[in-house]
Amino acid sequence: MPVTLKDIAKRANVTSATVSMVINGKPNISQDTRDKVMKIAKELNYYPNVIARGLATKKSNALGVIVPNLASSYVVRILQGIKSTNKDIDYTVQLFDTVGQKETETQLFQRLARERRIDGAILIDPVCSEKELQVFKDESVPCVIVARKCDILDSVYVNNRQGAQEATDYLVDKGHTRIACVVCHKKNLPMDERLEGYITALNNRGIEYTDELIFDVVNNTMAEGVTVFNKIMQSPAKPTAIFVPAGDMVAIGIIKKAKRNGINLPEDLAVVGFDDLPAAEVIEPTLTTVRQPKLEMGDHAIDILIDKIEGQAPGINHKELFTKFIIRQSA
Amino acid sequence: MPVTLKDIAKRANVTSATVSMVINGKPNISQDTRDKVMKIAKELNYYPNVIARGLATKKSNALGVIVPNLASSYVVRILQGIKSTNKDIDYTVQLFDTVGQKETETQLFQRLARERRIDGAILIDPVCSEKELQVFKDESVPCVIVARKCDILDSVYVNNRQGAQEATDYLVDKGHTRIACVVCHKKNLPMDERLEGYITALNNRGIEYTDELIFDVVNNTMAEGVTVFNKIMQSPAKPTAIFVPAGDMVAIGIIKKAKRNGINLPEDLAVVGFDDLPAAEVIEPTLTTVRQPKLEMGDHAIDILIDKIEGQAPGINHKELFTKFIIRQSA
DNA sequence: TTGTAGGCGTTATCAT
DNA sequence: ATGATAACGCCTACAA
Repeated sequence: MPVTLKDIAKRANVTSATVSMVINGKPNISQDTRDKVMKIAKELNYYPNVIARGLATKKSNALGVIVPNLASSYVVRILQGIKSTNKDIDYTVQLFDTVGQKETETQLFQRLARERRIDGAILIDPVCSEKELQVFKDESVPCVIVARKCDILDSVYVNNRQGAQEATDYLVDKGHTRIACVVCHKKNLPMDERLEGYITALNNRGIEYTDELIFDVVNNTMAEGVTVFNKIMQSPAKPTAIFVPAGDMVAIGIIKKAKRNGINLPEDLAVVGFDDLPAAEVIEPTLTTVRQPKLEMGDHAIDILIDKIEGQAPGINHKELFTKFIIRQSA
Repeated sequence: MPVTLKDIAKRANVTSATVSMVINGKPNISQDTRDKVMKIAKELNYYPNVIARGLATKKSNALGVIVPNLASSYVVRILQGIKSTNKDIDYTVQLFDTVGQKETETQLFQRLARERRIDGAILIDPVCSEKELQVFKDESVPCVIVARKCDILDSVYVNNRQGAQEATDYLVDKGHTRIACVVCHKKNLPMDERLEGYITALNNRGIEYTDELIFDVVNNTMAEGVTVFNKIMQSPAKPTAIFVPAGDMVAIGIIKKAKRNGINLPEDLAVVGFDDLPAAEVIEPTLTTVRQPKLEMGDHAIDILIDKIEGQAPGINHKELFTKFIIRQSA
């Protein structure tokens, strides 16, 4: 049987109310009883029952992190940011994922918003519409959206347009004028913004945009990179550089296939990725890429969330972060 | 204000006890009231308060997963296994990590075992002694250890010896007799078992073991691989193959440095890693390695844990899994 | 400074 | 088949 407040109270000849106040460091308790109670609590190895406490205070001291997919190192990195910043904060992190579950994302949100299991939520890259996020507002469960802009809730996201523009600028600076662009229109990846950044850069430099140089891919995998490489090389526009907003894994697939075809990188072909996954440093030549500030996103998300839970940060907060262009060998 | 049993009870002209029984599908309720209650519950969008339920049932329907480090893709993969198997099961996963926290691992275990926050725990690769794990037994919180054998609690682990032996055998089959071995004696990695497997394989094939061919590394990183490569090449024993129980990242560092030094792989030097991280397929030549069954470990861990929580699986259960030798290009 | 009493939302054991 | 009632362990007025 676990030790309860009552057990301590009995031994200390006080009531459990007093013990509770001591445990929670409330004022107006004599030093004597304070000492006595603490001593007994220690002896008995007392830990408060967090469930009971949660019921009484209407606060679970837990927060939910809902991720689309634990297989994505991008998502895991954000999670890391959340966890490491959370170390100074006393909230338990409950992890939920939305792929391959019996519940849909929407059902999960409904449930989490109403079950009173968590004091707040961080949603990483949710696919649903803003309407389905409304439930968090309705139930006043503080909630921060990560990796996606959101009008009705707090959000943390990166400026994709600028990241893409910077990368394209760099390639133009290197003398490239026929720059292919590989995109991935999956789910709600902010691919349009990246594409716009690419186009803006071309326009600014007086290079004509042609959709002959735009290629599509359905997933961010090496295999897709290999496949799309063939298409790119068959294109009449013969690009000398490839910018891959679709993601690093596609870029790596492209590099692999190019090397197999005897192409010298970056001399004959420059490749720039997007994300800066760990694999970017493994492939040879190492991958020049647009780094997303993943840790920082997690960081900011939890900061905002805690502020919201503790009653600071009124209104809707948005935090825009910026990518960092990482120059390595592939371009 | 969230909807409670009482609200439903009032509208349905029954008591909250009855509503509770309906919600939980208990028998001995007339179909009429059952329908009536369910209808109102749906209308009001009722979700049970899991905290209150937890207090009443003394069950949180949550389990804790304690990981050493979210930065390790090895750990994340086990976590994935846990999550995906858990999808059929109705337990919330609470995530804790032990690096860079203000609490020590031991303190965390104490707390989790006593706070009644979780119904059970999965500990991935804990570093502490068995004595510190005792608290879970004392508090009768079911607990499964992953990636490490444990005498006093359930555990899931792999046979490292056999994996290492198989890898070494393969290299001997390929004609190598001077096979370097790079180990990493960090924390409680089962490095000794791997080393034993290596030695056993050599003995079986009549190859003399020499510690001139054993090299040490302190972390599983590319940088360490680069460093240790230099040491290996300066060794008088001039190995023609390198087996890297220390892990894939070290093996990848070795490959990178070897290529930079103009060595042909696998012709002039064969390299075999350990783990099968995603990066193993990125490096060129792709890395031949000993795959740890990470997903399966997570799988089995949660299966055992749930059985324990639900009262099956008496005694201490152990599950030994086996590595799989993955032949790629580097050997 | 401490005790009393009520409540948090649910479940469970009795009666009826 | 349903209703009272008492837990579950903790917190928090309010009273003393």
